[in-house]
Amino acid sequence: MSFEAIRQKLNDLGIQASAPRVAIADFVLNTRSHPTAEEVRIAVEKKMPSVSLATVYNTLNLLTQHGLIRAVKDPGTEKLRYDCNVEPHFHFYDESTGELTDLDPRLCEVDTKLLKIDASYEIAEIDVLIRGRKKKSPNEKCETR
Amino acid sequence: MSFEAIRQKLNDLGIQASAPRVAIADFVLNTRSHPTAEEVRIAVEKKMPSVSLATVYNTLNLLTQHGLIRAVKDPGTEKLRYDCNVEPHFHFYDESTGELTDLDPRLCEVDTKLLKIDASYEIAEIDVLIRGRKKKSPNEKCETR
DNA sequence: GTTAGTGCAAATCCTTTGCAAGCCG
DNA sequence: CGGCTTGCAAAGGATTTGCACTAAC
Repeated sequence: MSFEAIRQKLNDLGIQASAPRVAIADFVLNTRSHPTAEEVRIAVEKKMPSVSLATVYNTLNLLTQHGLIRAVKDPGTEKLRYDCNVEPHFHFYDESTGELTDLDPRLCEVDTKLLKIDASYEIAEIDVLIRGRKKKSPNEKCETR
Repeated sequence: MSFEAIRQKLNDLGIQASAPRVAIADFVLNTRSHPTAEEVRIAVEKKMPSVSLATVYNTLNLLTQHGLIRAVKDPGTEKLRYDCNVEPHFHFYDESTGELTDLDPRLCEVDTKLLKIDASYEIAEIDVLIRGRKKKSPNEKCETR
C-alpha cells in the first residue's frame, strides 16, 4: 500500500493523517512480519527520528480500532504483535524459533460450519493458534543445513 | 480429587507436598471455573490464611510445568487463568459476560486430521478460542454447571 | 542440620495515561 | 486561535524475583 493510499485511507476513516501516523501505518500495513510496538518504533525511527513509543502504541491502537490491523498476543513473549492481515486466518507459532506466522488458509479446512456447536452459541469469531515446529522439507530450497 | 490423592500425586511427581501447595492444588484441581491466581489465593485463604500471592503463583507454575493444570489467557482481562482440564478441548469466551468456559469436545468436530496442514509442519498443539455469546435456549434449563 | 519452601516487598516489563508543548487547519 | 497530536515521564497492573525466615526431611 502506497504512502498516498495510506493518507487517503486514514482520511476516509476520519483519522488525521499526521506524519507519525502515516509513517507508522506505512510500515505496519506493508509487512507480514507481525511486528511488536517496539519493532515498529525502530523501523519508523529510521525515516523519522524521535517518534515516541507512546505515539506508536496510540497509533497502533487507532488502526486496530478501525479494523486496519489486528493485535495478536505473541505466545512466546506475551507481547502484542500487529498483523495487517485482517481476514480470518490461523496463526502458527514455531516453538523452536519463536516465530509467529500466518497459515495459508487453504491449508486449513476448518470453518464455522465444521464446528458443530449447538444453536445455543452465537459465534462471533474463532481464534486458532497452532503450535509446533516448521520442518525443513527436502524438496524446498533451504540453506541452513 | 481428594486431599490425600493430591498429596500422593504431588509426591509421585517429586513435588514436596507442603501444606500451601496441597491447599492450592486442592482448590484448582477441583474447580471448572478457570480461576485467576488472585481468585485461587482468595479461595485458599479461607482454609489457610496468610498464603502469599507469590506462593500461589509459584505453585500454579509448578503444577502447570508438571502438566496437572493448564494456563489460559483470559481474552477479556488478559490475566492468566488456570484450567484443570488438560485434555485437548476448546474454550468459549462469552463476550457479554466475560465468562470463559470449556466447550464440550463432542460439540466440535475439528481435530488435527481436519487440518490439512502440509507435511512441513509438525504440530504440537492446537489452541482454539471461540468468541461469541451464549444464547439462552428455551428448551434447555440454563445449567448451573 | 541442611535443603527446600514461604512470605513479604520490591522489581520487572509491556502498555497506558497525564500533561505541557507543538502542529494543523 | 482552538483543538487534536505528540513526546516525555510517570503510572499502572499482572507476574516474577531476592532475600531472610521457617518448615520439612
